[in-house]
Amino acid sequence: MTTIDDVAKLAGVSKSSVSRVINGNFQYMSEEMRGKIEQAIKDLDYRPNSVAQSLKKKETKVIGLVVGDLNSFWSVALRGVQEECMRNGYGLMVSESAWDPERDLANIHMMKSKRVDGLIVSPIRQHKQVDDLLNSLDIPYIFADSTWEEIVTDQVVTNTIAGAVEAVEHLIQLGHSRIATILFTLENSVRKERLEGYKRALQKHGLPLDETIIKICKAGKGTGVEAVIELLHMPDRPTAIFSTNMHLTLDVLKGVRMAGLDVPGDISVVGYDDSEWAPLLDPPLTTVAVPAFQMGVKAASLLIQKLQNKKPRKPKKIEIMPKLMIRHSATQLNQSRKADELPVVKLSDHTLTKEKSNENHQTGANSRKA
Amino acid sequence: MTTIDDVAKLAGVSKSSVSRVINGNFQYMSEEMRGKIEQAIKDLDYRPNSVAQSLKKKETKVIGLVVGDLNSFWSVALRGVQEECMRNGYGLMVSESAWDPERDLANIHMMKSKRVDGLIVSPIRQHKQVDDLLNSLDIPYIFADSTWEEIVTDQVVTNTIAGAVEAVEHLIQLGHSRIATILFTLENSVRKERLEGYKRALQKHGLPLDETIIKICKAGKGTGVEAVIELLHMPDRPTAIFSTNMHLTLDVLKGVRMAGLDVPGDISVVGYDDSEWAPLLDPPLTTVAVPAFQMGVKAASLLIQKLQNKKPRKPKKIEIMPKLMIRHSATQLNQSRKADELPVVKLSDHTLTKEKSNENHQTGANSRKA
DNA sequence: GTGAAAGCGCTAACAG
DNA sequence: CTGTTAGCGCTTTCAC
Repeated sequence: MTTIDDVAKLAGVSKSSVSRVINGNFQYMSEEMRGKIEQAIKDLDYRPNSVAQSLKKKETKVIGLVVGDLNSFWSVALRGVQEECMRNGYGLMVSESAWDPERDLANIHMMKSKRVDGLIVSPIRQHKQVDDLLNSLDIPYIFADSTWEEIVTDQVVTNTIAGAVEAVEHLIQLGHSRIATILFTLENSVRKERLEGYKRALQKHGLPLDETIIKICKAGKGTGVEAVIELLHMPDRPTAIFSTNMHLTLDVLKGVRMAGLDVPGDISVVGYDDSEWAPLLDPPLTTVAVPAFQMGVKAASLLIQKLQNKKPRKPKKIEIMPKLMIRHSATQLNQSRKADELPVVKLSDHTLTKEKSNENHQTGANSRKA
Repeated sequence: MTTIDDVAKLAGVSKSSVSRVINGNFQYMSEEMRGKIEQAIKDLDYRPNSVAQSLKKKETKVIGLVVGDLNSFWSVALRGVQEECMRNGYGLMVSESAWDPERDLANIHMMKSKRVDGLIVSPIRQHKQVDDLLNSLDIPYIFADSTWEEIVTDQVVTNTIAGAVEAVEHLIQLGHSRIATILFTLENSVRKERLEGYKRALQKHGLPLDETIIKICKAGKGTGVEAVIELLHMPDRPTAIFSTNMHLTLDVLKGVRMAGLDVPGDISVVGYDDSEWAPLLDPPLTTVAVPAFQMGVKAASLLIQKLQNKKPRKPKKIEIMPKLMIRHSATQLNQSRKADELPVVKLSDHTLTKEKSNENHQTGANSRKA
């Protein structure tokens, strides 16, 4: 592998001079020498060994990403991180902790030992040891899409409440006033915030809050279907549903169909979370998209900015706004229909099919070249 | 940042000895010295600077992944790669080329300059310069999930044909003999192979090949819906459909519904590609899963094995077998129903809804903590 | 303007 | 068994 000495030899100069042109320090260099060196570099197709550079300069030009769960959200965010890193001449090291704080620790140590210049972390949940380690680190780091208490460093998060408000307001603007919502049990802040957004939107528009049309189900197959069917059997049936995640949304669509009703004809649906498939559903889903890619870009650029400003500023918190993707599952409330009798809910006999599939085989989405 | 000298000083020994314990070379070391050193290391919480180690040892313990398109398939595969790297003490650098061969080149150069020990590459299409660069590289590399001609290095691929055969055979075993298939235009080998598998399965079971029930549609919204409806209007309507990708499968489901028929009651459907949502569809989709995670693991372990065997073996090609996920969209052909008149296809008036949504906003799937 | 020399933190002969 | 020494490939004073 060709080294700086080879270049120096070929060009007939010292390696200091070669180093100067590599690093763009030719303010006081003769045109001639610069030309010779550049030629030699080209001839040898020389590329500096960045390990040696790093050792000397004490910076690696590599950013580390330590994420608790490399799920579909982070997979997309990762692309944003990577793109921004590349744009700025940084490499990206990736590690996943698979929900295990021990592995968070191990990964952070690994990143430190590899001397990454900065760290983007997104642990799955707060953990004292991880916290301590991070604080004892002499490497700049930021949090991304995480929800810890008392974070003392920069972070980028998405404004979940705003996304929920936007979803519900969209329904309100379409003329709906009796809007149900459906959630998984409120075990984490994201879920709570989606409910909070729902409430705020209603309040903002002077709509009453009716606890009977807030359905909270256990996470699991088909629980959403049951909830929807209950909703559809209510005497004063809601005309719209705000479904707070993709899993539930698919249940909602299924439940409505089982009841012999139509989305959006009989009931409008707005979901939360977007995916490649959302536009292909029947009907194409109106849903809140969390801009994962953009979040990744922001996280990387925030960190890089931090790496370049030596003087510490006060921790910054960047909020990414979700975006409502308006497709076809929510429409203007049909006034005439409202006056009429509501369509009758008819339940077929195969009502609540039980699922019993064996999904313990790790594969994953696959949209490749096909 | 604490160095090996600090440890040596604290333990009152030379740094060579410290280096020995770091590297586990204490065959000829007194227990006492070893103890002292290990204590000092613990006291200082010393971790070797792997940049310095790399410079000296000429190996970085980092693997580079250069992928053309970090889509949902690779996102999952990435997790497999990362996991296997971690298990073996390797770090992982990731870069994406976003369909641009120029960026493949740049990324490979970057990886080389960072001195990764080995490379997993998956360029989007064959490209002479990339090929040359790879061959001129003095870094071991393997191909993963790529389909180049004349590859002279190890590779891991999925057996697409076998997956398609399995899907169609499943239908045959359920008693179906008139099985249609639906594909996007045969622009790449993956698509061709899925068709090939379909043909082979029919042939193997002595079933006739009827070109009229092989529907090839342009990629795009709703093209699959039209194709299915044509299929359903045929006098000798097929009793099952092998749909060759997720996009088409959603169209198929929609088309059948629009025709007033039921999956799987009136027609069985087997798809290709699995996703988080496939089990949640209505009905839960029987489909071929490409084990992306497993592929990532295999790729990494193949490469690592290669890194550790210095003596070159002849290039190896590992095939990953797709797995049929049996859920509820394909069932036993109902003999009695077959004897009856086929259910009538009724088309509602909102037949082929035109899509006109604005999907140019990059977001992505999001299944996070909600 | 340019080169010589020191050294980043570590490993690996080679002595002792 | 343990320490001394010579680099790995590069950057960066500091002389010339």
